[in-house]
Formats: sequence, structure tokens, C-alpha cells
Amino acid sequence: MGPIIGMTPEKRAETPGAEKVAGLSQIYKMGSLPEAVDAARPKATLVNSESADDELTNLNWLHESTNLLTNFSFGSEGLPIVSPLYDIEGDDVPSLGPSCYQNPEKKSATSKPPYSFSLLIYMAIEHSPNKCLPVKEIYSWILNRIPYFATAPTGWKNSVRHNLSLNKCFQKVERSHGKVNGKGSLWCVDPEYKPNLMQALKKQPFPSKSTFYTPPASPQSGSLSPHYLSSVLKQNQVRTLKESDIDAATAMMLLNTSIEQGILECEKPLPLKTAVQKKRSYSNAFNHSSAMRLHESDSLATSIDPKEDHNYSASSMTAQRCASRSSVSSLSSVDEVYEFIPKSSHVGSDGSEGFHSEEDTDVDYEDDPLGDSGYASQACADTSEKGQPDKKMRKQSCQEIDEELKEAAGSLLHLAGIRTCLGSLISTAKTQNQKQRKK
DNA sequence: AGAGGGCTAAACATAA
DNA sequence: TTTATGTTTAGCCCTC
Repeated sequence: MGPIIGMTPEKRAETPGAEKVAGLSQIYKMGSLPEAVDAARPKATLVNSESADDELTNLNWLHESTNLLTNFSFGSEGLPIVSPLYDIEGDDVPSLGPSCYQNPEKKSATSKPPYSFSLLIYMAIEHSPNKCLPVKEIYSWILNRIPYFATAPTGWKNSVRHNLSLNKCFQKVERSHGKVNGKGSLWCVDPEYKPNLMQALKKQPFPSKSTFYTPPASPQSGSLSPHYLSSVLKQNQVRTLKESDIDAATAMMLLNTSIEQGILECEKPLPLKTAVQKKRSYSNAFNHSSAMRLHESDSLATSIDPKEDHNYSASSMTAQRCASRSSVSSLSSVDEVYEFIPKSSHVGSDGSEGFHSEEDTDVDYEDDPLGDSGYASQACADTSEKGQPDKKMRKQSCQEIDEELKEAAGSLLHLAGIRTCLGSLISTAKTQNQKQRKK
């Protein structure tokens, strides 16, 4: 067992009056760390006058940016994402990298995020391609995105593990025997509790821009500086990047508005689940999840504790049902997604909001099984039917754009775990396509 | 005032 | 043996 650097009861007693400071428990704990640790920590986290910013419940998050609420929104799965507008509207392009918390003016950079560990873990797992992460990767995700934890006491890792173990929202999945690398198990989100987590997530105050950022996702993308992402967004507002260049969080950032719109539309016609359905067995729900699919065909956790503690209220499950379905279900055909996506982008491309990656995209997925005639293809065909002389060229150009768009949208959707919630819209789009073709 | 959620610390066990 | 991981318990604070 490795030593855990943190506050001991003895050291607590050495901090007179600290416990009496209402709402500053987190700070006093930090401020009373061993001096060696304090010396390595930015002063901002230690100064009492600024300690209020470190408080988890401090609402100064909301005051630091006048347009905070417009800059942040929730992604397709309810995960908080940074809206592209965030980068565009600011006079100074906010740094999305670690430098943002080295700026002493941005106190919030060293502030605690307004998310509980459970939510942070949830976001980390959901942003992973496999919807499963080892503890170490969860650490990394949090460290990469929450500057606070870069300088926080190491006890937060203990808290992460504690949450993983105690919170039944998270399920341990044994690694496959074939996998040699790595210690421990993979952790996944129990789809049964995804709605609860998402609801809890949405209840949180929006973070300040410098507290939640999206760094380059992988070592191979190290050449992609945060400024690159900012500049790209600034130039094109929304633009699709290569999958290797951005992580799922960024992908969801780019896709946010259109997906949310789709989900919102999807929620309308869906009836509420019955109580019986809500009470369906855990094992069924867990096995049902395609989001839990693993590359290594990992076996499921062997022990499932049905205890009801450390859980979010079941009352929220119905409300988020559709969103949950979007992440735990799968489309029967990937093409269906592709056929749907252009419609979303088309709807959003009228100047208001949406997915604007039709042109000038860098997406280059090789293994994309795109079929023909998606919605966008049909839209292009419609324009070509207006008697243009360069009909063929235009059609070809449209098809290229369509393919790029569909590749980008489909891949991003795949990352975001968007699935069956779009089914109704897909079928609607299909029907419309068929009608238009008949015309 | 009490319940519940969340965080932190700590001890311990286990696996790599 | 060391380290990382996982489990459990306890105590505290905060919000409702």
C-alpha cells in the first residue's frame, strides 16, 4: 500500500480554528498540508482570501464569465462540453491547455470543479471510446481536464477509487486474460444509472472555462496544440477534426448542438417507461448495453451488489430515459445514423446553430462503411434537378461533401455513443427520402 | 435537528 | 518488496 499524502487527524488538530470556518473544509485541508507539498503548490490555492474559490459549492464559477451559460452546454449524453462559441466569442482566445491555470488571474483554474468525483468518473468513462477505463486512465482524464487536480493533494485518487468501489453506478469489468498490460480492472458506467448521473450532472453549476478544458487527447496528437483547436474553431466556428486529433469530449463539443436537438426531438414521441421497466433487472440492463462493448470481450463483473446506497434517486431515471437509450442502445445499421446526421446538420445549417462541418473538413476515416444516398445526398440531388448545366460535376461535388459530412458525423456520433434514440428520426428521414425520390 | 450526499483519510487486502 | 489497485470504515461538512 502506498502512502497517502493527506491530512491526518493529528494534523487537523494543528490547524486551530480551521474546522470552524464554514464551507472551507476543503481549503483548510489543503492549506494544512505538509510544507513540502505546500511549497510546490501555487499560492492561489493556499491564500485564505482566495480560498472561497476552491470551495466546491462556490458559485463564483458563474460569475467569472458573463456568458458562461451560453458557452457551456451538455453534450449528446449529457456530458458537459465546451461550446465552440466559447472560443469564438471571447476577446482573448481562452487557452485550452495547461497554461490556463498558470495564469494567476484565472483563479478558477485552481478551483475545484463543481462536479463530484462520481460525475468526473462518469465523464471520464463516457468520453472513452470503449466506455470503459482503468483507474489509471480515469486519473489521467481528470488530470488532463481539471487543472485543479494537477496541484491537488494526492488524496483525490483515493477518493476516485473510493467512489468507484462504493458507488454502484460504476461496475468493475475484469480484463480479458489475453491482456497482459495493466493492473486492475476496467471500470464502466452501469447504464441503469446513466440517467441518474446525467441528471446529477445537469444539476451542477456550469464550470468556468478555465477549469474544464480539452487538451490533446493522445500522445500522437501532441503536435496539436490547444491553440490549434482554438484557431480552427475561430476560423470555422465548427469544424470536424480528425479522430486522432481530438478526443471524444472535443467531438461532442463539435457535435453538441445538432445532437442535442435530435435527442430533444426524440424525447417527444417516446412514451414514459413503466415502473416495471424501470425496475428491470440489473443484469439485463447491463448486458443490453452496447456501450459496454469491449475490444477484448471482457467478462462482466462477477459480483453485483444490489444494495441501494450510494446511488442517485430513481425518480430521475424516467426523465432521462431517452438520453440513456441513446447511450446504451445501438442502431441496427450504421448507415441509418449517416442518413440521419446530414438532416440534423441541414436543419442546423440555416444560420442558427448546428453541425457546420460540411465543407473544409479534414476527416479522413478509411474504414467508414458509408452507403449511398443519405439525406444530404438526396438534398443535393434535389438541387441538381433544377436544370443546372454542370449537373454531373455538382452532383459529384455534393456526394463528396456528403461523404465527408457523413463520415465526420458518424464517427463523432459513434464516439458520443449516440444510438437508438435517433431511431425515430432516422425512420422519418428515410420515409422523407423515399418520398422525395419518388417525386 | 436529522437525513442524505459527498469528500477525505486511513487501514487493509490483493495483484502485478 | 514495491507499487498500484480495490474495499471498507469512519468522520466531517454541507445542503435540504
